[in-house]
Amino acid sequence: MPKQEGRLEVPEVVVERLPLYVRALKELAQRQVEVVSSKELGERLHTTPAQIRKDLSSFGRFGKQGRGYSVRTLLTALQQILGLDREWHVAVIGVGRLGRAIISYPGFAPEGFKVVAALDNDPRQIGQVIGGLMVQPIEELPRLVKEQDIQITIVAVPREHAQEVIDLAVQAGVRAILNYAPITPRVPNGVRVQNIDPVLSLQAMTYYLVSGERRPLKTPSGAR
Amino acid sequence: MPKQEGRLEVPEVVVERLPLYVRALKELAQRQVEVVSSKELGERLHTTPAQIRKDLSSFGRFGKQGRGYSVRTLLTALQQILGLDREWHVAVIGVGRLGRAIISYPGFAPEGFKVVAALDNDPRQIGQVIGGLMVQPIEELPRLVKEQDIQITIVAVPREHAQEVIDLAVQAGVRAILNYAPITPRVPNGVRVQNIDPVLSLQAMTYYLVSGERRPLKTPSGAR
DNA sequence: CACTGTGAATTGGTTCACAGCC
DNA sequence: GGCTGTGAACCAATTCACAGTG
Repeated sequence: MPKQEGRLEVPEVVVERLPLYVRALKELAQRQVEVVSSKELGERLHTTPAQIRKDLSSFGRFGKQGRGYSVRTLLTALQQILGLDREWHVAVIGVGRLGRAIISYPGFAPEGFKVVAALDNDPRQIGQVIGGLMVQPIEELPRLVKEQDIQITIVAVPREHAQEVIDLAVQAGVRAILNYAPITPRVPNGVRVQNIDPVLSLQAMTYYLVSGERRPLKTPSGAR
Repeated sequence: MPKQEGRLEVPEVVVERLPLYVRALKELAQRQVEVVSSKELGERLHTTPAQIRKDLSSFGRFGKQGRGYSVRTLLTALQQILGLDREWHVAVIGVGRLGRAIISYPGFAPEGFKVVAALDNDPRQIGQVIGGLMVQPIEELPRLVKEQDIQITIVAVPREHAQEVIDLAVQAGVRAILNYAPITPRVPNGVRVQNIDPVLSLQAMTYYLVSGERRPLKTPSGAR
């Protein structure tokens, strides 16, 4: 049985590593470094040179033999591949402490992620201004998505409301969701979800803490 | 060459899934569900029954043929395996907006993660009380780790300071670090790191958004 | 009879090793 | 000479399929 249709299916693990490369390359660019080898990049990211070369080879031939990769060229290429050469409009749903921290986080804008809307369902929050945005009722989501050209939603509501909020976002046409609520959301095909749950991360580490009590462990750096 | 020493090396991917099972089981337990099959659990978590059975089989035989798994029994077993049957003491370093949101996050305590210390290097922050904790200067970390029996550190400082703060934590004897700063930290063997960087998560999703413009995609739910 | 637990089969991902090139 | 790009070899993870069992 053939794979699904003719396109160069790049494995998801590879796609998830590309942003890491971008981050490292940006740092190098800022330090005026012009060329980097897969070996050097690998050392920075605690991965192997072969892995990096393999990953990149799924998208093209960016390097120069005997020399390495031009930082600028590779960076530009990866940004284009990842769609980072444009601005993305983001809505944040839920303006509790976490939502507020997200809205005010200065790390999004320089990467092209612009928070253009803040929503909540709590009447006491609605109308407040956070990070220059007036908090809107959740019912406004479909309109905002359309008018503000929102492609990404960040969900920072309590667990009980997360699935319904995600359903609404999907309904409104959003196809990428960054979910901070501790659930495994159900979404239709074609919608991407990334979940961030610090409790899960902690719980995976405690496994090694307790088993490390028995014997020492090596140090695989929990991805990313 | 043998693997490293005689123990039942459980792959890291498996360990990272266990907390997901715990989360789902807790929810079932709360709803008074007594028995669950790998099929049902798989549906909740968007994974296959075989995967769940395989994962669990690395740790023991928890199920009953023809019936499934006792929710309570399996939950207890997994909690013990992950070391969740005790209380873990956590220090939060960095009390900016994110650090404050973390300290006040009500999701940690019920899972046995108790934030017992808050630290910062900004003199204006030191002495303030956040979530019942007085903010201490970073220099106090070694003392606090010892006196408060801290095993885990959450790093929520700006990028520029993250590596040094992590070095200090390691120096102080911490062997598990949850890092929110956008860096790939360098840590010695035996120290676990989990990184949380929403920008990386967003960047992985935009890849699919732009490639999806060309043709529709299936929906693998970005892990967890 | 409906499920688990698990070897075997398969699929997927990583690493090796080297030809080719700058 | 030093590095990339890439098939081939290897290793890891997932899925299959079925024997075993409450």
